[in-house]
Amino acid sequence: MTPLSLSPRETARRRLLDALRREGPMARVEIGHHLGMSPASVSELAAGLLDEGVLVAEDSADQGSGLLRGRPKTRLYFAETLGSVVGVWTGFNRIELRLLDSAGRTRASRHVERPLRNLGGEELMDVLAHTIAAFAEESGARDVKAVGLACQGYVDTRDGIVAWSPVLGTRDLPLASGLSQRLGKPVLMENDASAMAFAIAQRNADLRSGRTACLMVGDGVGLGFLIQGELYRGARFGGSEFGHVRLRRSGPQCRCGGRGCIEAYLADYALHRDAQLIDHRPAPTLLLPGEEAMEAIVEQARSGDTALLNLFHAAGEVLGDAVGILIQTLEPDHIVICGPGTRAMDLLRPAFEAALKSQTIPELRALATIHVVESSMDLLTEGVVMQALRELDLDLARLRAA
Amino acid sequence: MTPLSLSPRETARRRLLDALRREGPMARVEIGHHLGMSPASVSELAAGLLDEGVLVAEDSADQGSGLLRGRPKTRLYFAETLGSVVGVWTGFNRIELRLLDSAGRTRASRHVERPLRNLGGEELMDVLAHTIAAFAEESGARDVKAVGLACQGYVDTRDGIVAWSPVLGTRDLPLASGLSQRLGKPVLMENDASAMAFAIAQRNADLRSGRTACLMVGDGVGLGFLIQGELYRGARFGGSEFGHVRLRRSGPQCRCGGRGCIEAYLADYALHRDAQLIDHRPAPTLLLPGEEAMEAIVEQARSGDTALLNLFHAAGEVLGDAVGILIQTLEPDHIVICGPGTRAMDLLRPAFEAALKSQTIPELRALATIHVVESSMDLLTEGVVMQALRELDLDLARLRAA
DNA sequence: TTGATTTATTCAAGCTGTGAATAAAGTAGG
DNA sequence: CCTACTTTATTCACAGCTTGAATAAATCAA
Repeated sequence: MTPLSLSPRETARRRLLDALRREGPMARVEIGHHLGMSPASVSELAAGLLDEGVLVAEDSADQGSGLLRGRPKTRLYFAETLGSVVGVWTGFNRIELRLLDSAGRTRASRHVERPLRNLGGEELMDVLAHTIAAFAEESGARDVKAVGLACQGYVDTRDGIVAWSPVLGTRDLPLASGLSQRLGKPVLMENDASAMAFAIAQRNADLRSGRTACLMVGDGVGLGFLIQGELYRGARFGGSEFGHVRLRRSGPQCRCGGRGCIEAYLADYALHRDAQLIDHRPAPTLLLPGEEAMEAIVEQARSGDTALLNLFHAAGEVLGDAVGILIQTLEPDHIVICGPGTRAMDLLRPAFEAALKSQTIPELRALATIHVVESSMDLLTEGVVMQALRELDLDLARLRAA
Repeated sequence: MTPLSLSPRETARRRLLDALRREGPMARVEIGHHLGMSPASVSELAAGLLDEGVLVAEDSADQGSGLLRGRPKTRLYFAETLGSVVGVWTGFNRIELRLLDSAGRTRASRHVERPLRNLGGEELMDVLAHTIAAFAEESGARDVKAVGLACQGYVDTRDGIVAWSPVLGTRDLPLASGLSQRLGKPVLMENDASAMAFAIAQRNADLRSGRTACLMVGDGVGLGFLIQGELYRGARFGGSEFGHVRLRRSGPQCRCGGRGCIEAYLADYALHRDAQLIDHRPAPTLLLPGEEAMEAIVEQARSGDTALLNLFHAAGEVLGDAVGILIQTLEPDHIVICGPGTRAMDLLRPAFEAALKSQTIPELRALATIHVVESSMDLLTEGVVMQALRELDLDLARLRAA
């Protein structure tokens, strides 16, 4: 779906629409300032977009706050008629749904508790298609133009195939085409950490310059890597399942079948499992703990439970090693630690910082500023929709051109 | 030195000169075919370069091998008058020197055995300047336009500062400016693994497409990463000292002061040290073993020495883990293992492949083709000169433009 | 109503790259 | 030796994109 390289026009167009989605309605001059474009260029681009019906000019009414001299600005924004996109995140036993309009504004969202792990490929696609259709229906959205779908695992973003995912029982599942058939709409896929990284960078201009490595800790551990605000694409898959890098030769069991993966220390399921073991309760199945259960563990640790503190210490150390590897390999300008796992950052931090320090020389460590962003999974659905919207923008332009 | 982004013209110019350096003299049509450029563009570009005196047209004499119909080609190539560049690699107790003309052809090369580790910054720069000047002198090169210098460690390519290097006793040494003052010529620096990666990619077109991670194993372990044939640049330093990623919590001692780094298993000094320990000889100082010593160890292992085989087994395992991390993080299209360390690839391979397999899922592993390139350190000096030449090309163009 | 002020558009010009026509420089063959 | 043919190189007009400057537009202030 994504073309190899964009024409200058397409790039400029994309920059303009991206800016509008991030900043809200803007007048042409403002866009020019924002993007460092000449007024002539903005005018030209805007004329095209207005012509195509992508943008509309705002009524020059009540914007009067400030100087009222000179010709008033006419702000541009997305046409309401462009339709909307549903963003979906599939977790272990939970589906997160969100409806956004073409401007990127949330119109509705909800989540569904539903175990997905034991479904076959066809069943899963049926369930997803049904859930998505029902959500669109109940949200009164009759103008859904596409679906953006994010999940853990190795996601081939071009073909919409999930090569492997801890969430799925099946390998090499053509999820996008299957859903697309069922829903009659294009379905665009993304690795979940990549989607999260993109969404976070949309909200922080700093993170859109240079290189940003975004480590998402939650149900698993994923990595989204951005260069100049654009997602780095590897040979085939989008984001990396960085959580399955094996850091300890003989560490705890991981969902992937291996041992000592980063995930096996840091992910919710791992912390929960190990906490249960301490309490001599029977080892739980691989069902993911809910947020309350995780909060309870964190609280217990904060109140001084030594055995639990040791767990977080080990996890923090692994996090430090992981960030150390990222710094040594990618030398990013920014490192973001995000996802539900940041809830315990206070507990992780001492060991995290000690491990990071022992891995990297100060000159190297000084390069990357480390941001801890408390982000829940619903930001993620925003990210995947944003990416989908950009693809639709392109398609629209090409359709007109042809 | 390197500008943030190149103008279209500069890009085209660079592509043309790169192609000529790689492929040798070519006629305009051939260049056009090679680069997918229209004859009109090539003509225009070439006219400029001929005008500036960068290129000259070959005498249309003795090229007659093949069809002789039609207007004969006039091949273009670099003017002899453009001068030459010295490429230098500084190792632990060895300096590798090479003189190349502006076409990238080697005119002279030699190496000097000289311990460098215990010199202070000023002393080191004196020694290097003297060695380089003497080499240029003895090679009869009176037209040296610049020096390219590669070494291990964290090299700030923009400012020519070595933040840390196992080779140097000093931190944050402004090596480029120091040498530049002494020699009266511009000095361009590069991390040694990056230089090697670039040189190898110049010789293999495959490696110039997509993403190529190049792991150099020798005195240490370094990583050069290429995207579409261009060196990936992190926030500050060029290549990464990937060898100092700590893979084992309590592994053998590393030169960096840490334990369990990749280097501490794979680098020549590590293998040599551990081999000595087996033989109950006193642990050697950090002097690097020569090629003969390393060959001897490898031969002894090949003949069935179990203790030595175990060393190579452990090293191979670490190599597999390292490549696994690279695949999981960068998802490259190509992985190159190069440097003197490949001499023992047969011994490393079984453990290497087993470790790699246990780290990565087959879908992921299938993406990256693994190339083992037997390359000695003198290829490296070629790489650093190539990069320096490209910078000079740009400077030349800008000089004329101004 | 006029002038000041800010926003938007238009226009000519520059830079880059291309296809098509044209020129150039030879060989092949009579 | 001349003509036809073939391949290489250049020229030229044009298209795509961006820009600075001039111009037009839309409002408020006086």
